[in-house]
Amino acid sequence: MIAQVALSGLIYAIDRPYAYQIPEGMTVRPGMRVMVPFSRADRETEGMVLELADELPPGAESVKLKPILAILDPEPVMDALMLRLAAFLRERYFCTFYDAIRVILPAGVWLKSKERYALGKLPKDYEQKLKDRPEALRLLQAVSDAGGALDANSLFRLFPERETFERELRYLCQKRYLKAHTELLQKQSDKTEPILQLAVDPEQALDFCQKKRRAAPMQASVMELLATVGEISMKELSYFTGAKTGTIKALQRIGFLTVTQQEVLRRTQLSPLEQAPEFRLNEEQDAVVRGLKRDMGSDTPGVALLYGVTGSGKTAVYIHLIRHCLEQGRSAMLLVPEIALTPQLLSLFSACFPDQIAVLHSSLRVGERYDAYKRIQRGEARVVIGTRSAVFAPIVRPGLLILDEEQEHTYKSENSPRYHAREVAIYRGSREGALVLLGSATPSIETMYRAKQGLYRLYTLSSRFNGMELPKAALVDMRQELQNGNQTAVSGPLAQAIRERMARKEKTILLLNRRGGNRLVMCVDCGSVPQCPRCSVNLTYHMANDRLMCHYCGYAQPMLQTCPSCGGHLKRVGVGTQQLQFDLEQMFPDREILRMDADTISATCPHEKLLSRFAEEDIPVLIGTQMVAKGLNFEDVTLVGVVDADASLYLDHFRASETTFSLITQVVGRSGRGEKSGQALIQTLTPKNSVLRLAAEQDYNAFYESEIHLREVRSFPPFYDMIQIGFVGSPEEHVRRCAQVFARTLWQHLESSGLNRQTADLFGPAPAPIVKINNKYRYRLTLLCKNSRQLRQILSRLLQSFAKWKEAKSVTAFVDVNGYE
DNA sequence: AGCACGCCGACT
DNA sequence: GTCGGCGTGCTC
Repeated sequence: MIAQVALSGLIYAIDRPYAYQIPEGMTVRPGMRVMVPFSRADRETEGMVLELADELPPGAESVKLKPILAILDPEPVMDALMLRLAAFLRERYFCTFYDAIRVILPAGVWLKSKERYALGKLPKDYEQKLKDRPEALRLLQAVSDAGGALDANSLFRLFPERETFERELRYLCQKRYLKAHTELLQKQSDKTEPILQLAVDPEQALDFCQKKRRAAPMQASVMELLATVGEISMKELSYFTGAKTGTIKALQRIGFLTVTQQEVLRRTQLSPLEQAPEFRLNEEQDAVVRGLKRDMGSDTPGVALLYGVTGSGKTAVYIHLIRHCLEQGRSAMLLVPEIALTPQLLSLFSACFPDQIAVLHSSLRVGERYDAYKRIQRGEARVVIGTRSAVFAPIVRPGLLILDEEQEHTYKSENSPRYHAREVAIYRGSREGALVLLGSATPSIETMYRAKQGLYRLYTLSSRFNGMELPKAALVDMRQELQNGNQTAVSGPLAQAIRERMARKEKTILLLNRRGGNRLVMCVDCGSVPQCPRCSVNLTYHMANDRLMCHYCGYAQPMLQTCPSCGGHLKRVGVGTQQLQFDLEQMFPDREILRMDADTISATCPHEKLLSRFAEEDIPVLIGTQMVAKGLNFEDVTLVGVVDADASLYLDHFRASETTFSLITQVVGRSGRGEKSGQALIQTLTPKNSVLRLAAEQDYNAFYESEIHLREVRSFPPFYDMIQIGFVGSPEEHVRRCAQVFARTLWQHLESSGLNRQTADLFGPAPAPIVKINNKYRYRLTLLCKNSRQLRQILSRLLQSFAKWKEAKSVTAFVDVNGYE
């Protein structure tokens, strides 16, 4: 018998099934992982059995098959459907089998490999032979001291100069003085975070600061911070002070602080509502539910779009459909863009479907995730709620796959495999006979187009469930404000409206689609902006720690006092959430202004804490990044402000309008969810812009009509697919050259397969929006063309041969279809 | 001769 | 991606 095996650790160019002989007496089934010898040195490699065959595959008749060495799973970890899904991902997103398998299986099933070194044949005179290699001798000594075998981690703990000893280790293995062996262990699942605690009195700590201010300034500033806060996570500490582990170790050694490992907080403790609310459907909702139930009953249920204005009760429809699905003995899946933003939804669902819910998202601990996975696989949890990767959950007999807010970018993966959860859901739906339901108040242009074409069935909810009117939204002209001499980020009308809410004890949400404080630092004399030394981006000023930081690679340096190129004065420009908070605090000195963005959220202060403070305490204003736009329901919020609507509108991407329209619509919908009606103010420098006007009027249909027209004129999706081929590497000239040659070769292939400039358009090579990240340069080609099987074949072959080009040695290529970057 | 280093190419 | 093979060129 022969097994076709997908191997781990392969590059795309040589990724294909490899045939192995199954030794006598070994029982292997597809979906099991195995160890096999691979390549000239027969190194032990992990693989997944894809299928079994009696005969050698064509083309492999002449080779002598190597045997499978060992079986890693007593039972298959993937069934036939999952293996087929992996093949789909590979074909569709240009990744390797193992990349696909890794995204399908939960982290808990992976095995951790541990390299062990055992003494081999040592000749009598080995000490003489190694007399010029003292490090090698020390390594051998260490291994024999440990009883003849030692694992790599322990070795490197003994010899911290990693590079030297790695080389010596290689040398010893080559000489057969040592034998390397990989050991497989079940992956550990505890995820903890180091927390630093003050181990002395605060006075003692401050005293230490005084004395060491000169000699050890970093230690002093760490102690100063700890003296005030008592304990802090390592992550936060290094953010505020820039301290490295060396400093911490030193302080730990002299007994001034202790480090403990604390478990990272569970993000998704389900706290069900006391009582499951009974959703009585209105006439419109009832008609939609009846239609969708009929669709679910079909053998080929296909895809449906539920287009429902904000507050029209899409959730009620979901709940009725999921209940129906369970009654039919099938399971259901609900995907959401971001789990942290849906605590209310989770409480609701866990009350409606007690003990049936499994939650899957990326910040679950490995063990938790694995447990949820098992509950789903065994059919114990029949309602799965999760983010993007939950689309791979092993649900039993799925009847309904829902993507809520289907237009959200978070459904698209930006790493290989660069899949879109919507596409995967549609694939699974058609294979497993489940209805795919896409829900949104502002559907993506592609989805609405397909619905209008009849490819998806379209269901509409046009009235707000509680009969409330949509909030009134108005644009505020910020040019006028500038002329009036207003330098702050808050316009007169917005300030006035906030003041009115404060007087009425109502609340305000402000959206600012940016992070950080005063964003840029610019020299007033020469106009230059300090840049990251590793990436081609401007450094961002962070007010909280007074440092300049790079958002791409994490580089940080203390704030500069003078311009590095001319010695001139540096000035901070642009507005971020921190600056906005500052401005508002100046404006309303006696009131608290709450800020929610990536910087104020941490393990010790999660989303939920901030949100419940805003809901329960007397805090009149919440400001935040796009997080505040989505899914929050606070009854007494009657005003929403979009501080800088232009920030996302003029991005260099064909989806900029769609994204901005959707964001504004969502945040406007946060206003007036309770008894009182809401208002929204949208600040912009371009009040004539039609996207903003239509967003203010909440007129999706008009926006769709104008946008679909533009898409058609420009051959953008949904009319053509936008396929980007990215090249990353260095030196820059190499990368550009690779892209050029690739483009030329691609055109030849396109033309010889009958595609011409009418049906395919190729642009570039162009530098990516950020040319340099971490000292690697990025160029890309953009192909506008139908994403057909034939096209994918051409691209796949070209990518495989590309890896063999000489000039491509230091360059890697990847393909992204209809991406968001 | 002995070996470090870099490039090539194969991988069932 | 990884490793062995093989050439080059340097040192004892």
